[in-house]
Amino acid sequence: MATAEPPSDSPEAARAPCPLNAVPAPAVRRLSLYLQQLEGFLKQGRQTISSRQLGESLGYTDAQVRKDLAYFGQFGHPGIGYQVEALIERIRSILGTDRTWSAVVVGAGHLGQALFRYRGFVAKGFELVAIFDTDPAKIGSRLGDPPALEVLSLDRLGDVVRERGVEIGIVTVPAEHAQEVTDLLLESGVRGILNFAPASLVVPDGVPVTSVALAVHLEQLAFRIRARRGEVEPGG
Amino acid sequence: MATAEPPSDSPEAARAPCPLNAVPAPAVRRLSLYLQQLEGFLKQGRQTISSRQLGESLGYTDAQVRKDLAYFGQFGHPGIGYQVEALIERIRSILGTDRTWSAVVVGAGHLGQALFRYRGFVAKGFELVAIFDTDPAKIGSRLGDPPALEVLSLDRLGDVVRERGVEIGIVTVPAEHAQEVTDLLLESGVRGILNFAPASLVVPDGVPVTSVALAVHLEQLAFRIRARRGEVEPGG
DNA sequence: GCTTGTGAAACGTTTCACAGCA
DNA sequence: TGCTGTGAAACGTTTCACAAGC
Repeated sequence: MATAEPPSDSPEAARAPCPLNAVPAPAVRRLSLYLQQLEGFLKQGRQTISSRQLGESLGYTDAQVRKDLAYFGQFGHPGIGYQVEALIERIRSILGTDRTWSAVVVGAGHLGQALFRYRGFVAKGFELVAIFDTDPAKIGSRLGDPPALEVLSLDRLGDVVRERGVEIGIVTVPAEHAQEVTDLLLESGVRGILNFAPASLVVPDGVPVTSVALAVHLEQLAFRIRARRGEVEPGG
Repeated sequence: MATAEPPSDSPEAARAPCPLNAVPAPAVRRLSLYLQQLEGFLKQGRQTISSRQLGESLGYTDAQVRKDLAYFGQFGHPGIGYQVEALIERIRSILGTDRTWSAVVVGAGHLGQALFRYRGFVAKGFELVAIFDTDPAKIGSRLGDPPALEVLSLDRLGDVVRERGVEIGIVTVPAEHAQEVTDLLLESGVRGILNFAPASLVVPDGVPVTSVALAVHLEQLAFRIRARRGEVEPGG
């Protein structure tokens, strides 16, 4: 098992504060949310922002914000706060979205098509370069009014992934096919999986997988609504 | 602020193990995943399952599974494990999805339409009863081939929520309108929000909100792919 | 043999509190 | 005064380890 090890000769950085692997996952998740908020603040014309203001806008403490950012270096100014624009660039560079990532969608059902046609990804650094299906009725049909990209046969997945350097695969097939599609994506050279199927995927050790089970989110809501009302679960 | 308090006269249950509020959020999230796996095991004809087997299928330890379930009572059998069908029913009853919850979708863009037409929610106990938009070009158009439900004007939101007892609102509008739509949903009587807009929502204390920012998930993947490669973040 | 349920230990994350700086 | 960055304390979650039961 090859363990990732950071290069010891960082070219221009004297202070690499800590290896990416040592950063807690919750902190990385919040980093994305900070970025989202900062982009909003920038639109409003804000030039600087304090950890307290940024935290409050998301329901976190100021200390939380500072700790999270400190994992990656120190780019705040005591007495002033953080420069909004510079912090945005720094977070993008930390997340790796200062360049464009290519992704493919497998499964041209309603959800797959909706994701494929969603405009918001490009601004965030993601380009959905192709959508695949196995249904002959869908293959060849064109999606999206101006771009008119064609639904491709799954047979062509490997070619597209290699030719376009695709690193992310988005799975929007029914649960019973999610595993085989995942295997195919990883064989084709994809490095990480975003899974919308209500299924748990088995992947080689260390391969990043994120599952977005929509029903799970609704169940969490239902539970919390009931909990708030004080509805206690009695023994059945 | 009214704090939820459990009724002291649980009708047929002598042992209500612990108030719902005291259960850690991560445990509740896993409960949904256990349910998902158990439904799969049931389809395969499994009658009983051990905490180890259930945990392994999701990448958790056996102790984790037992601890999570123990928050809600004891329904396993030493030496045997858990009865799959009974455990499914128990988890549904804990999550509250042993009955149907009504939800509405606000925002009839690609994502909103895709969610609205997604068949999988009904089996999980959720019925999407209406979809709303403010765009006159969309209002009145019919979605879905057999059911042909109409996109309604947002003006009618309050009526529908009251008439159909809707408890969950799903927000799929652009970020700049997410807050006003949320306010409107809560005024109409909705109890919890599932938010797909890339924005942080402000709601009264205690109102359950779950945000599913798709770009955030992609950013997490990008970070983890880079971290795995050992690409360290140098000082900019 | 196998399994559950659970107190206690280990671990990780968040919050506190304050030195240092503008 | 206001703010950052950070060690230390507080808190919450996960894992361990084992008694009890099938």
